[in-house]
Amino acid sequence: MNQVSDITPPEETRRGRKNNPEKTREDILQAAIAEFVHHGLAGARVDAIAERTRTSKRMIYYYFHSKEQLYLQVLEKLYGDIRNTERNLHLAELEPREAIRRLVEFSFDHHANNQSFIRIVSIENINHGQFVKQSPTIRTLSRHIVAQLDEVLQRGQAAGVFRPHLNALDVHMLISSFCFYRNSNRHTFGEIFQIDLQHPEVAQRQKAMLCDSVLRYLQA
Amino acid sequence: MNQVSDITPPEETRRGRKNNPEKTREDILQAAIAEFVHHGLAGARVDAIAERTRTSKRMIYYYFHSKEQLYLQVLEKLYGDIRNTERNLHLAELEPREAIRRLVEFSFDHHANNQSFIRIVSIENINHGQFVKQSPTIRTLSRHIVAQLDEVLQRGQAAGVFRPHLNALDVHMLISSFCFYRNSNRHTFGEIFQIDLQHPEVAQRQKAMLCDSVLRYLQA
DNA sequence: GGAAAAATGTACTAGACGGTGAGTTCTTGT
DNA sequence: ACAAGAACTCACCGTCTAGTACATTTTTCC
Repeated sequence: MNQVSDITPPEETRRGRKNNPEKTREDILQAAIAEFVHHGLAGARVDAIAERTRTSKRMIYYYFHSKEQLYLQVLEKLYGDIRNTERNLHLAELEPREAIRRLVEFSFDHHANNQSFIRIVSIENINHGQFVKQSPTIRTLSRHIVAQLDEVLQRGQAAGVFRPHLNALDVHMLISSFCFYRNSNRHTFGEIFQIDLQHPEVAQRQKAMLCDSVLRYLQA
Repeated sequence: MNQVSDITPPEETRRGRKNNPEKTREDILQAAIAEFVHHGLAGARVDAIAERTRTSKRMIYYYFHSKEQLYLQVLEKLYGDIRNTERNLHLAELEPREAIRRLVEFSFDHHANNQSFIRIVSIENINHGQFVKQSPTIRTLSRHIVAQLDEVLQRGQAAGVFRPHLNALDVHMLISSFCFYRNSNRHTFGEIFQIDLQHPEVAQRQKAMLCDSVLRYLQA
């Protein structure tokens, strides 16, 4: 008998069409992430997204209806991915100062490892945040980490190691802003000051600085 | 006699054409700033820029040759404006800690008051900084403030009020990142955490926090 | 096995958009 | 006064781009 017709290769090289809605949808979404993250909303081209997929432009509209709705899905996906990994921090188990150190280092690395997230958030702000405003999902997703921080701050205050009158959201911003900016603005900053912010030595030095700066600020 | 024909309004309603190259060029540049800052490079429309001017699209190409070259002029203009106002800080005249406080507060307000600059820099980073790389002007313009900061840090170290081994560029980033982020990301941050970062009370509180955080970090 | 529905392919379109050709009016220098 | 060049107007073009009409194939469900 003919081996070839018996042992057909997984799926792809099979003759004729094979419907696979979930995979097609996911394929499009991943292609869209790449395109939007690289070019922004206005700069992204639906045709270019189509070329990044196994399927056609027609399918993009079949599943996502419009360029803008596709963008919204990309936004929600990237926000969701980021916020979910933030759940495994377990700050409550650590001594307050140790918890802060952990949070700062995590934030620093997390931002560095998620450039797509950084870029989509920048893009969204260029867009005046009009799409985050449309997404109730994103809003609820993001509160978690500030709640965790707040718990640590209160614990530290109760233990007398942190100063009173701290605002968790402000401290969150103090940490996030640095972690975000290093990545979001690395092209202009890097070019102007001729420095490679991705270089491990620079990153290590700046991470330590941020830790220090935050801990000293919180110090009673 | 007819009043209308005697007292002709300044220039605009005068009959016939009136050449005014500098004004036309400046008019276009201002319109371009508004459009690019609002919509980004890819999102900006040359026709929309033309509509914002007294003149026509043809004149945009007459003076600026292409959309991208116009964008580059906008970028250089906004960078130039910002960097020039940074020259009047006179940090060298102040006691080190006072100089830092002055620098932080200035940076904070300066960013808040120059949203166009914030946005064009964000846009440029979305663009992978490809236009800053083309502009030697911008590079040289931006070094000044870090040099000033460096002088203050050295003075503080010599006086024993600041800790050793400080990196001026890192400290500059610590300050700038917060000042920048509060504005660049205010749409997403504001929406997600339901806070108005422009509110004077919030701004005042965060400005004080940043001062404190930086000064405590520098403290010997 | 066959009808209905879901998924996909092909080819196309209307309008937007960056850019220009060619001619006219104004200004400057002599 | 007039030539030459700068500044400006008007109408236009080719291409790109989001989105779609319509036909076809695959899957589901009875």
